[in-house]
Amino acid sequence: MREKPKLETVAKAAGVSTATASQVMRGAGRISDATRQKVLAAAKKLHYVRDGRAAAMRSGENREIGFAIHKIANPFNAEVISGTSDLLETEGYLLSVLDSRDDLTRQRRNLEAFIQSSRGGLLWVPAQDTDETTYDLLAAHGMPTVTFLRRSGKGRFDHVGIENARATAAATNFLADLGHRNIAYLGGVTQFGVRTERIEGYRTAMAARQLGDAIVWDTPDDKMAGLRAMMALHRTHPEITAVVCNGDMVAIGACSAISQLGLVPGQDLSVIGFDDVQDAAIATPPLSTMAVSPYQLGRTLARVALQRIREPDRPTSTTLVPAELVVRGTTGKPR
Amino acid sequence: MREKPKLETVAKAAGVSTATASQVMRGAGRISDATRQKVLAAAKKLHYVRDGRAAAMRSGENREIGFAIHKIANPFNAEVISGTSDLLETEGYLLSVLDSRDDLTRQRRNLEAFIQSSRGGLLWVPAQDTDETTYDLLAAHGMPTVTFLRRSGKGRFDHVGIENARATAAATNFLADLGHRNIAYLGGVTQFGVRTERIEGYRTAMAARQLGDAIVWDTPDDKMAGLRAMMALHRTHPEITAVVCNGDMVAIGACSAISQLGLVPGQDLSVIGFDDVQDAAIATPPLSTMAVSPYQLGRTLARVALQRIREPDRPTSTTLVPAELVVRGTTGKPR
DNA sequence: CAAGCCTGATATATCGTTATACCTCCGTCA
DNA sequence: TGACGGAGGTATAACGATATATCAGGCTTG
Repeated sequence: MREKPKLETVAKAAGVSTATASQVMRGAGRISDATRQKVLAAAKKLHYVRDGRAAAMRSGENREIGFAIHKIANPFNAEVISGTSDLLETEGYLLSVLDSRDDLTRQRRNLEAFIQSSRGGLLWVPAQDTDETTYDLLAAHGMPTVTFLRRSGKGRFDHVGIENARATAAATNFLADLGHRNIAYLGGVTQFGVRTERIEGYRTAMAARQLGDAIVWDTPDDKMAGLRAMMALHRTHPEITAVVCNGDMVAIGACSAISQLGLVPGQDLSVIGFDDVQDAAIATPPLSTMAVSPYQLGRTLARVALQRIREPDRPTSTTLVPAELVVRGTTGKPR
Repeated sequence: MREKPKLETVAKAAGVSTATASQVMRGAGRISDATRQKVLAAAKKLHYVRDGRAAAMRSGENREIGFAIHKIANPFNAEVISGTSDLLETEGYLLSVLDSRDDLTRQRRNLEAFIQSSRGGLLWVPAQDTDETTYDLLAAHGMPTVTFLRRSGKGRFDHVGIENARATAAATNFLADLGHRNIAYLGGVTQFGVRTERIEGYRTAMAARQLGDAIVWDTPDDKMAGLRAMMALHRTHPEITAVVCNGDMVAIGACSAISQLGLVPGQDLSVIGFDDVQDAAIATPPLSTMAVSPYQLGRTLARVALQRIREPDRPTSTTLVPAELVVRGTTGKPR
């Protein structure tokens, strides 16, 4: 197999200069139709593809965008990624995903490699306990960055997130309206605004309605953890009749726990999730939840990123998307 | 904010040539300790990071590897990605994921951009109905490529997959040993070896044991589809007492259907999944399944890719990983 | 008919590194 | 003492594309 053809090869074959060939390849400049055809034909025959790296290096353009996320495996995240890449693709960008799995070492390595490769922009859900120096790193290199869901970095970056407090307040009020008084909050991890804001909404509602004591129970965001947490919560606080969860995975896990305890979700214990992942509607019983459209969220994220890339000097923005109560089978009047 | 420092800036600050600075930065060549320290100090003070693109362009090295996959959202895939990136990271590579969502246009776009960016290697689960020209594209550019799960490309690429036929045969035999005679096969999409091989194992076992007719029912690989398919299957073939599924997602969906029909999975209808995703153990009832360790599979994939990158001329290899029966709550004797 | 002006194409420098060859000391050894 | 060799550094040409300035002609235009 012969060597990879370069622009020079193509130019020679077409009998023109590399400058001309270059212009033809990217459809720029003033080139006659005849020459254009010649070059294109030669390129096709030689199976030429331009070296994006070299091009990007010279022109400074870069149409690759990275999405550094804390957990690819989370279905909500996967949906977001779909939305983001759909929009970016129509604008001619390529999205590649880096998974940190909430591990700081891994995140650091990913981001450093990312900066070295001089990509066009970064969408970023910071890992838990991300150090301020990591934010500095990105800021220092002028990387167009949008943080997502988890907010930090002293307002140096654009941010896209969810109206968390309002949503959990709505969820809590809904349960209160059904007659529940002992409502707990289940799930979430420390440090980030997501949990803080959601708990704040919950507490505010609990206080405003003069319900029982606010009870917050931490747990990571997956089904297994949710299951265990619900078990423990029920054991220590048997008076609780309803639970607002930090995410659908936790909520579904909690429902499994309730079933395993011989109780019925929605009758003996009400559960509200957050996100409305695809599984939520299919779960047995189907999960009541605060729905945000991850796909739309992903598109919003992409839109913000494009703005930043196109106008690097615009002031940083914050976009918060509302969540909406979807009532399914896991909520009901208390016994 | 001043311009991004380049090697030249660092070299000047340290009072050496760029050649020397370059050698220091990548720890190569013969440099005295004194000079080394000077350069490192200068680099640190200026917050220098080397431009990976330029370096890769000159040296030809490339430590970025892509994983083009048909569906990020599938938890099995997410686990595989974890395994792959863990191993690659320890070898100093960076893994970025491209999601084609089984869409040919999207896949083509991804792969073309990928080739342009001259990455170091590609791990690839081809999208459904992938055209032979797409395989040609990769082969023509000499991109080190390993296909995963779905096999094709006329043996031009290394391949890592699963011992599908043997596994489904084992599953079918297990159900037969329990006393089932009317066993159906549920799920899978056309074209690829995965489904063909699995069905072959099922058919072989059915024939060998002289059981009822082999019944194969197609459906995409997600819970919702599995639910609907099981509903339809039960309506048209009420005699069936056990189902071998093409994947855990389908199996879990099928169990939901069984529950919704007022029946009990494992008692009225037995179900065996494939993959053993994390959800399988948590599902209610917990799912019996053919377990492959996606994490280990991911590591194997990484290992094969590294071999290919290091010895580009070695003959192509095929690695098949066995699956193992895990009995949980969704299988039992027929009524 | 000279001056000006498009149109189509080209020569050349440049992006930020690294590979290669070469150079200068200085010590060693016959 | 002169040849040799290794250690430490440097000059320079790549890598493969694009930006920029420039050029050769043909066509207007006063």
